[in-house]
Amino acid sequence: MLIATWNVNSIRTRLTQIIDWINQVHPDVLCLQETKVTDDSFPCEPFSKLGYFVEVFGQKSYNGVAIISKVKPENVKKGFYDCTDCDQNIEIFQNQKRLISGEIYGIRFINVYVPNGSSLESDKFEYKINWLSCLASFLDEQEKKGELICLMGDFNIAPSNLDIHDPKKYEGGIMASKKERNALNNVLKGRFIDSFRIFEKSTGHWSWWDYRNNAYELNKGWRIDHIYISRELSSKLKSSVIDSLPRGNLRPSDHAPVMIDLDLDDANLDFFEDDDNFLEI
DNA sequence: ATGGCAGAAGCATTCTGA
Repeated sequence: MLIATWNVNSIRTRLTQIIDWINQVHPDVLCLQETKVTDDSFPCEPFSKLGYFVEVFGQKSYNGVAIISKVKPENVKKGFYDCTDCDQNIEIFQNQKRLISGEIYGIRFINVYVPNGSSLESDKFEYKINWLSCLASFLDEQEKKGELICLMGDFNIAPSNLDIHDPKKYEGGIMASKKERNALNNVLKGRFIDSFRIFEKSTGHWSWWDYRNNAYELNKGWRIDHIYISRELSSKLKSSVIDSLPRGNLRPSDHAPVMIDLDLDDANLDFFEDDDNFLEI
């Protein structure tokens, strides 16, 4: 089962590229970030025509997340909820649409667009750290429910210096600071694995290249888009790849799709024997 | 130190991103 995440930087501008990519790859679940449209303006039809369900949580111009799935996600939730132990005021985070989750194949897929943070001195940086703190307590609650989790999206953090093309230049700065890495580790708490690092231990693998300075052609990138899975799912993980080719498209997103192949056994798929859970095409 | 490139809003230019 193919599970993918892609920051598309505007669903409307990238629509034909996304449809082309789906027709080539046929992902089972595709999580999108930076859709940049309100829910009533999201172009659902091109996806439903291909047999996909669409769940959206968007806003005008900025942010916005969506789940595209071959089977209908259950118990879809938008934004943070049940964060009882969170020391943050959750209300602050509700107007930026950065998180949507739903249950598919017995797994809760949590699609996140983590704030960029701008620079370490910025108010936006504090917002980023606080948002990650809230995400940590959100996951604590999910863990209490005993849910299997796939936490994926644009994290705007390079987990280690292996994930930066020029660590000497960028270490300690935005997306590569100790504060951000500590905040990310506090989210993961050792309960998730970075699916990409199960198979690939070396540097030189990027999911984002700046639009500026010919970064893609020079392969000067960062690995900031991630798929984290519950430890209990690690034995199901068959592969993990970054498809950098769409970054070479005309008018591309600055991010590439990241995907994994999960081999789910019959126990996980029992739910889908109920015909009501399939889309009529 | 700064800009560079791209998208949205909206019509000149600003805001945001990473």
